[in-house]
Amino acid sequence: MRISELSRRSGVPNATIKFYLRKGLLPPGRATAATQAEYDETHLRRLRLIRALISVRGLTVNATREVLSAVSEHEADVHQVLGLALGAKRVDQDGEPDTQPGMSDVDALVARLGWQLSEHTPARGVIAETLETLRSLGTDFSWRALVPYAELAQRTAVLDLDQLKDTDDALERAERAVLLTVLLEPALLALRRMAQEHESAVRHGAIPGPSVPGPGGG
Amino acid sequence: MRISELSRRSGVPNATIKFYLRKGLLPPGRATAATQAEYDETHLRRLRLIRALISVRGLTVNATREVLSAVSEHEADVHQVLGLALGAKRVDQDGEPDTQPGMSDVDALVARLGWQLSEHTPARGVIAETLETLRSLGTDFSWRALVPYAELAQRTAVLDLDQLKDTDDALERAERAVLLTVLLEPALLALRRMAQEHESAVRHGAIPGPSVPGPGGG
DNA sequence: CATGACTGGAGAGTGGCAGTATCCATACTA
DNA sequence: TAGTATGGATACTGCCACTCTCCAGTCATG
Repeated sequence: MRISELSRRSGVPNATIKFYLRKGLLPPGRATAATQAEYDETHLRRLRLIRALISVRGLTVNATREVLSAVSEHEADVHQVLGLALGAKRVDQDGEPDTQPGMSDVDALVARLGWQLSEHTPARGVIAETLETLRSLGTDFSWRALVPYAELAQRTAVLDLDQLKDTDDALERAERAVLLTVLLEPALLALRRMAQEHESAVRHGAIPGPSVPGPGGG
Repeated sequence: MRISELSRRSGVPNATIKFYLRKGLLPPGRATAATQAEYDETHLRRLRLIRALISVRGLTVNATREVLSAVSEHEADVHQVLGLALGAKRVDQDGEPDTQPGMSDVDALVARLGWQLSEHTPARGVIAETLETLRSLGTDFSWRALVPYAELAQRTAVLDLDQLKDTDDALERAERAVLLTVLLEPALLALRRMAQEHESAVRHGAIPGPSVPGPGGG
């Protein structure tokens, strides 16, 4: 398949495909001549994934490339892929991330939860920054308030990994991990907002209904 | 307080404050003359909130304005504020949102959960879009798979609303709702990623540890 | 009243980024 | 051999979050 067919089948304009090739989002096709290359189904699938990450999730091109290169390089180690820089957070160039204010709170939180994480997971910085911002805004929100949220996040992670169980192929598994981790993020936040609206209405007395389904937690 | 002091106390450049005033993010000060206005502590607090929403959460200026105007207009009705267009999703101009593909799945999901929501909550569209994207990518992910996620989201919402219980002042309450809803979003996603990494390591056999804390769910 | 610093407001300019358009030498295709 | 398509490079567009510049009006001081 050449670039025009790739464009036709994906709905992505020719020029945009070239742009993604240039940016390293899409691996180059198998060159058959100086100005000719052959693309296959994996390119098509990759291209659709790129569009989803960029337009649905709203990732930047750079963040998308990092995610995808992680998928390609660590196909087998899904648990390595999952902790990646998926938030498109800007980095504070060459500064020790450990010196970031609020990071000790994150360490305390992680220790309390008993989580074993790689030291340089960018997610740590995100949490530190959030806590610091909340503090600067004058709230009394501390890392302890995050503990119950973290336990719910852990159950969410259990659901996530359960979704991966029935996939054997390494590449497919890694791609599915990305889909479930990254693409589901806006949906999960939307679910939270809807649940807030419902729960708020319930507490307001307007609507009868159980506050929390299932056992425990409440 | 005049604009320079506002700038000094918030750390936001003079020109940027003017920009926010022009864009309607920051309400104008009390005019004392044709070229003179007086700002107070609420402006300072609002300004810090704006910076947090834009730089920490990554909202666009327009999305931030919508959130803030909602806070101002519905100070008392927190449950109205919570369901808002916080995701900075682009809208498909003048199209009936009900005609969006996948929306019937969202209706089924909401019905299954027993949630009572306003009809035009933008969160519905986000979920529909996500489901549609996952379908177009060839996964077998249906709305039923979202049910357990939604139940966890509901517990998260319970935590969120609990955080608001001890606040009486309407404006403070609405602002706190925004903080917890919007500003916490990146942190919650980060918690999920960290939990995924931990859970994946546990399942991989590398680390001993309980899969899920607390009762139920597992 | 004169002078200079400051103010609010408006328009233009900047830099970054995603995507698009144009060229060009080359390569298939009729 | 003429016409179309390709890959690659470069330049351009449009959007957006600022940021700069200018201006008349205002205030503080002498």
